[in-house]
Amino acid sequence: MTDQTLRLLPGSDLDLEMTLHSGQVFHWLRHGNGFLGAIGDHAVYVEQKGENLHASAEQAELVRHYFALDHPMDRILATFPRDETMIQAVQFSKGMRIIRQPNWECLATFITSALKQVQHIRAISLALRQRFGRSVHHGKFEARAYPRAEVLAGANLEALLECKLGFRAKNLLATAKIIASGEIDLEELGKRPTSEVRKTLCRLPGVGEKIANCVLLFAYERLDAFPIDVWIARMLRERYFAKRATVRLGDLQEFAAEYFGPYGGYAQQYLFHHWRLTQQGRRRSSEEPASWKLNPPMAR
DNA sequence: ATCCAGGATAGCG
DNA sequence: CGCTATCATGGA
Repeated sequence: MTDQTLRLLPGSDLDLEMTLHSGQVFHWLRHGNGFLGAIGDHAVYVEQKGENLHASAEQAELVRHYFALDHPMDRILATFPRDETMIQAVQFSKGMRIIRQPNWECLATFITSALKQVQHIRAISLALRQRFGRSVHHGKFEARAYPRAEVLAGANLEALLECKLGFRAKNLLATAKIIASGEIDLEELGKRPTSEVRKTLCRLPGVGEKIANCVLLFAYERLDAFPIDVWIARMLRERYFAKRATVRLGDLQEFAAEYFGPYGGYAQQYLFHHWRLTQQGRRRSSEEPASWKLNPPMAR
């Protein structure tokens, strides 16, 4: 297996570690100086050295596509509003990209994300992959693919509960059955307009507005989709609705859709990353948030 | 021990 | 429509 250097596009940049730990994907493992994981059914090792991203030669296009190295970051950042909160988030999250995830594993993973901390989502993803996913290889590297819908549809509830899914288990199982049956074709769905995709996704058990928007943003590349989770809601209320006493979720959605522009999803991801790391450190009594930034905690 | 986590949903007025 | 209780699990 040969090692190829992928040069980043001029004027753009990538922070691999930050991107992998920003709450989009939850399965990459530190390996040597890089990361080992699966992109769909491919075992992939990636390593960043300065401006360059290293990956196997025959996986160059796969890696380039997954990490969206073609996204025009300068143009995207130029569309963001110029308020203080946004500027700070962009500075803090410089180099982060919205990854292009496979449909099913994105949908399934975010169903398991409901009311869970990032580390727990990670533990669940790894447990599901270990128990139900097939082993994939590339050269000396081995990884676990995300289990296909057909496999999870055939799993029993108890086995899923052993993977610590809690009340999410029945939702994942029910949705897996619908996808496996072909009643909803995730690939075909991607050709439909955003509002229709969102509406269809929300019909699935365990999928509401927030998770549907995550799938739109992280899998269907609708870069305007703006998921509002507890962190984003808190941030919006504090920074953009400080005067108002009562702010409904609908108010936040309406505001975000027009204020953050055509790449609102990107803005959201930068805001989420910045807010989560800084506020999490602030609420913690003992340790300093600076160490989190350099070495975010990862479940084994 | 108590509270919270990249929520969804049924049940209520 | 808007509000609330509830759903498992683990970490802080």
